[in-house]
Amino acid sequence: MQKGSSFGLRKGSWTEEEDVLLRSSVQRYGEGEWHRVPQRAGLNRCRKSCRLRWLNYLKPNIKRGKFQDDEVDMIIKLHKLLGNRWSLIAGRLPGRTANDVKNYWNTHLRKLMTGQGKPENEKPQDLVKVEVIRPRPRTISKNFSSLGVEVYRELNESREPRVHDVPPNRSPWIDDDFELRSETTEAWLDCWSGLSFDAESIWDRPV
DNA sequence: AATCGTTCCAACCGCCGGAGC
DNA sequence: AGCTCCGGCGGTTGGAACGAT
Repeated sequence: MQKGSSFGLRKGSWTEEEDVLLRSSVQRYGEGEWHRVPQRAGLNRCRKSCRLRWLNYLKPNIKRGKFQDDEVDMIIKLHKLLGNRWSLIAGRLPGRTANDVKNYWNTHLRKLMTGQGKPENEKPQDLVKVEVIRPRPRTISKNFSSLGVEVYRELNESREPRVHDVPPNRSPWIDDDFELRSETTEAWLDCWSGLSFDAESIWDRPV
């Protein structure tokens, strides 16, 4: 997928040589400071391109190849719950990237789940209507820990639990980023009860 | 073997929120 | 308050690979 370059920066497919340079740079300096990476690595690429290449392809432990049945099941269930929050879904699939999940959904599951090509009476009826609130924080705020407890306390004092109810002392990821509301509590509970993994374990995502 | 249509997926793009000034 | 920079996200693109005819 070779494309032209703008302002002298290379675009398109990465070469093996570029991969080696990027990998060694990240191994030496660590992840982050992506604006410095092109210079450090001696790459004629923009910071975004470097970051994407690392996260989607070069990062260790990335799982490649066909999605297993349990992974597909997880994607379907989590998509039902989260919508197109690919990074969150990928966070529950070890070794899979958000790009992988998104691509898999778009090529394999979207038509399936939206019932395209099926008779009306065979279209899925059990999709939970989820309101995904945007925008959402992507970094953890400094005063997060107290905020999370406050939110939890507030929610527990209300009569109607919401999807983003959060137990205290859970990970910032779920506290800060899990901004969803389902139509009803029942829909939310149905969603979790249908999952094939221990729903409680989702709170233990490493930060 | 050649052509055409479809699928796959790596990479780009535009946008957003947070942080710092 | 407003601006800029940065990291990060989801949507989209388009070339490669594959299958059907």
